[in-house]
Amino acid sequence: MAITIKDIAKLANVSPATVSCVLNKNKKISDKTRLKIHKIIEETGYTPNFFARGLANSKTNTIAVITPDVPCVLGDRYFGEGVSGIYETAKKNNYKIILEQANFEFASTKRYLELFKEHSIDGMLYIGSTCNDTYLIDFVGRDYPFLLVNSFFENIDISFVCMDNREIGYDAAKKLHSAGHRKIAFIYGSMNLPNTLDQYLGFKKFSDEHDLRIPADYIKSGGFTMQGGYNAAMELLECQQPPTAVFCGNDLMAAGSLSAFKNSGIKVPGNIAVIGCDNIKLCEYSSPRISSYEQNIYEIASIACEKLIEKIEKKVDSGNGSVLKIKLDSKFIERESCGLKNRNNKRRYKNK
Amino acid sequence: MAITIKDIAKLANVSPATVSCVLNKNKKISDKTRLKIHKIIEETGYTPNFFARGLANSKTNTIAVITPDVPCVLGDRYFGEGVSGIYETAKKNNYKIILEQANFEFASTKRYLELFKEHSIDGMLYIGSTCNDTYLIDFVGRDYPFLLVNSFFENIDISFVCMDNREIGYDAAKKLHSAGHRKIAFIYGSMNLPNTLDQYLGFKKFSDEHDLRIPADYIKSGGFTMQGGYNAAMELLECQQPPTAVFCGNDLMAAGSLSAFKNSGIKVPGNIAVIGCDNIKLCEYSSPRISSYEQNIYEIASIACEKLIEKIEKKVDSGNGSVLKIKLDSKFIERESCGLKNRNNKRRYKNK
DNA sequence: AGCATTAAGTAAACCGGTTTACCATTTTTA
DNA sequence: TAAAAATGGTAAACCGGTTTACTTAATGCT
Repeated sequence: MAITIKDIAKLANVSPATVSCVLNKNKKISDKTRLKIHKIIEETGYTPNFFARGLANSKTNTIAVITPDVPCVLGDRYFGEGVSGIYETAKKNNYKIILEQANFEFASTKRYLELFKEHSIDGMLYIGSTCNDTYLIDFVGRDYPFLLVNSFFENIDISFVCMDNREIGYDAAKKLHSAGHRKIAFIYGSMNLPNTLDQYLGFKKFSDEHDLRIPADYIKSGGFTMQGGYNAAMELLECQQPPTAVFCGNDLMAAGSLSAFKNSGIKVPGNIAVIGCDNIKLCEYSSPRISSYEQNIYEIASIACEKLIEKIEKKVDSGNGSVLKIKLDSKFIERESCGLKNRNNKRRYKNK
Repeated sequence: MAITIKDIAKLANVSPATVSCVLNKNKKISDKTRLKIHKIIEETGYTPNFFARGLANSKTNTIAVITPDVPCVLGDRYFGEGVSGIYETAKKNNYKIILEQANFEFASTKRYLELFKEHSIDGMLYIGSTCNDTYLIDFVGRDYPFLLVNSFFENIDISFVCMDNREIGYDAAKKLHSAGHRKIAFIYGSMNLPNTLDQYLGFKKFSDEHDLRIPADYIKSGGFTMQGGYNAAMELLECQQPPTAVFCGNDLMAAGSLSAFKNSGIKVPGNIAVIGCDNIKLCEYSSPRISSYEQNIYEIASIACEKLIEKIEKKVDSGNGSVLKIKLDSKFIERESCGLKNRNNKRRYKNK
């Protein structure tokens, strides 16, 4: 049987209370007794029982990290880096993390609430939520420490830390417009994601403001994959009036469109300008190198984790207005693919 | 205050014991009472306290996953996929996982033992251990369920599930030898890793058996990186008698050596044959495509997790001889880089 | 009918800590 | 020197479940 606090107490000729006080540095215990107890703990290799402690304390120092239910989710760079950002920030602040998949059972049994109710966690972070995950509305009104990582809900009051993708969409259109482009296409990832939707809304806002009248067939789905980007780009080339610029919702699709254009003998940025998003390593290696918006999920996740811990520890006011909505600005990394640098744009106006 | 089992008992006019029996499907409770209790639980949203349960049960259903202490560890494909393999297998078997970094504190405070002693976990998996982590010798003799994932110790009796890298090293040399090569080099990752060492030992075993007399400067360090592979390959070319074939400890180094050879005007596989290891996606995309040995860390980790759970649940005998040493065979994926397919190897014998 | 089972439920001990309220000394203060 | 305060320590309640041994009532068997 494992060794308990009572055993230590007996060996030291003191009460369990005294041992507990020594362990938790709580109270005035004489150096003599303290050292004696420490020595005995050392010798016996005693470690306080995790559950007994948790039961008595009701603080868990544990954060649940919810990930989407896809195979090998951490093998995906995005989630791997995101979870690492949380993991490492949590550790720094003396928190553990446990992982949970947001699978059907998770939603249907309301496991996300149970985890709080059973007191096994102090807080929860959700990375990779989609527009469909409306069951999360259950969190509204309850003041469980909960935060979305790089996602959000438009009409539901749930805290989040997220890149400002509307701004990105707006800025991409603006940059291309100011380079002389008037026919600008958008290859998006998945309208199921609030961030994609946001990119679209920003993109649309700019084009509406400047009366660009983007035709419907300039808006293509690319499914976040290289192949999807390739296909979408091919379709764009078959429009009656092909675009002279395209903004892609992520860099993989941008890379895919690049090969589509290359295969079709179309020069980038000469004939078509391309801007991607995420600023992954590939942007540096591709030819031409891809201009992109930085989205460092590791950092976003770190910030989210910090904010969550602030919430848990009530450093932030936890009144009714404690819903935290943080949108982070992205940085534009300019490279060749968008042709902003050398503006010999005459050719572009040909098919105007 | 949170709602407890006593509240439920009171509301249902039964004892807490009865509620507990219903919850755990333990005993004969009449349908009538059972349904009544279920209804009340439903209405009140009661969830049993995690710590109280843990304290009473002493089963945690939690596995600790230890990762190296490097920044953004899960952003690394290897660890991301590995942890996912564990995570998903654990989930299937109704286990949680918690993450722990193997940092200085972890080793110096013997946290790896504490976690067991404090009963917060049932088992532990360590992914990414190196030859330096000899403190793990503490596990020898204790029968804590502990397993190394794709690593091992040569002289310490610790359970592991690992790719058989000695076999890989041996087989790579053999394949290149049987294609006619006699001057075979080895670019290794890091001799700090048992797997690298194993590759080397296998490689050496074959070359010794066949009296190849590999000179010392055919064995180069590449640090697992593309750049490292590039540099090592460049150095190989400057040997008095450059090799006609090279086995690389991973595919990144193989890719690096490929560019080194291309830049030096040396044809692969025409002038030099190359074999990599890990069979990452890049192997398919590079030119020439890289022959490689499959190392699916997701699967290795899954198997390790299953074995660990068997250990925990004593499905495996846990006598004194319960140390589990599993070496998995790898599959060779043949592509162009090693030139086995078309054996017009005459040129190679020129500088013999 | 009479005895043996079985069914349904419970009291109380237990898991292993933390914490509060209190006691007995010793030291300080006025 | 008496009263007040500080020091060092402890008994016992408590956290919220699970489980064992036991009671009582109902049912089965011959």
